[in-house]
Amino acid sequence: MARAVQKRTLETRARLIAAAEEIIGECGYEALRVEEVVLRAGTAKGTFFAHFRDKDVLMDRIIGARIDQHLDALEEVPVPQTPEEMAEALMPLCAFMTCERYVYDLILRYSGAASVEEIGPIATTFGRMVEILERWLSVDPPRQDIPPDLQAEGVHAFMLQAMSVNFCALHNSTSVRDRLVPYLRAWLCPRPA
Amino acid sequence: MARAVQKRTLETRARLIAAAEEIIGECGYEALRVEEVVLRAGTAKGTFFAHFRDKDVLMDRIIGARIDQHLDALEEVPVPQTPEEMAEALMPLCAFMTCERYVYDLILRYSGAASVEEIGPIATTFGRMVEILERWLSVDPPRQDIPPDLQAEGVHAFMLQAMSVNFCALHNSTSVRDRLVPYLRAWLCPRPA
DNA sequence: CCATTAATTTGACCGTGGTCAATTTAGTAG
DNA sequence: CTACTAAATTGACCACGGTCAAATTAATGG
Repeated sequence: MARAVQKRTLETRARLIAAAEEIIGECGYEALRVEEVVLRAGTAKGTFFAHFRDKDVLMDRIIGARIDQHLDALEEVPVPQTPEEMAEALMPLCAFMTCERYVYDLILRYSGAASVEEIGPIATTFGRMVEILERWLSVDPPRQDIPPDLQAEGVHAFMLQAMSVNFCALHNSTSVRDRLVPYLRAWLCPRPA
Repeated sequence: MARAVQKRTLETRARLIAAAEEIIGECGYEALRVEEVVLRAGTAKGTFFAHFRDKDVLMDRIIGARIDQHLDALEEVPVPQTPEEMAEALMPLCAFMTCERYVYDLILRYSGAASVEEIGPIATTFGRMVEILERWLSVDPPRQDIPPDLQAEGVHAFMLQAMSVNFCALHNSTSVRDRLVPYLRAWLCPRPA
């Protein structure tokens, strides 16, 4: 019969995660080495891969948790009424997501669920983020011609666009906020002839 | 004094690229191994890295060339008049970009210029693509309230959104085209109350 | 308490991208 | 033709993520 999860297992996993967070705090995400994690956690290398399919799965988990904290904060904030306010509210999250090139690339790679059975932490946060946006856009919908969920998906798309351009040396003179606001205005408040 | 580029150099580089294309044709992009490339090209491993800073630079070059071919085709096509026609025209390019998860991730990673001095092939094609979109949208601008270049950037953003979702197991039942059309309609033909 | 079995851990080993000092080859000057 | 120099090539070597058969540890039944 299936045996319960051992306390030892949870302790080992916690030590691995703690070691990883420590390294990230000291040297950043990109610099994290599995060898260094197991060294600090006092385990063998194989143990790491017994707990996490690969290095990226650990990163998915750690980064996903951070994004979730930002989303918790977003749910406390008053519902933004203008594109400017919306961009402003999203800034802390954008700042985290773009804190490192490595982090942003990993987020993009994991933002979609790889398979139905396996929806990772980051993919989950993206679903949650769109839900929050949809809730914002349902209170007093800026556009009547399209449903709030489509409006939310558009905001999502433009957020990514604004962040992506941030890493482009040709266009990184303006901030993410200053690029996002015109997008949101054009998307949420169109004034067609 | 600076000596001219040797013919030998160009031949070696051509052999490396030919070998790479051959492997890609047989096994796909993801399966490409540098060891296999140099084996087929008949050079040492170090030679590969004397010609390309890393494996990704070679991929950037090969994939960038393919994208450019698709853009050449786009310039021959009649200017699309509706979101449906635009989505339709963009489909071959989207299909190539999403032919492999590996390819799409690499494109995203290289779509912005890493530095002003070094604008890679893929980054160049992205600039070119937005130019083409802008030209399309300048002929008979669907929206009068925002400039054609902003309209083009939006199309770009929604293209990426539609392609990204394609890799998400939760939402890949519909085709890229069927996801792109509603985005483009909402972006280019808003009907606010 | 012991035997049995499942879960966990281990570390030697592998695949693959990437480095670099040493060697070979091609061009240049006298 | 020869000596000299810059460019190109080489392959042994390294870094690091990831594998797996064997060993160890913890739970279970008698």
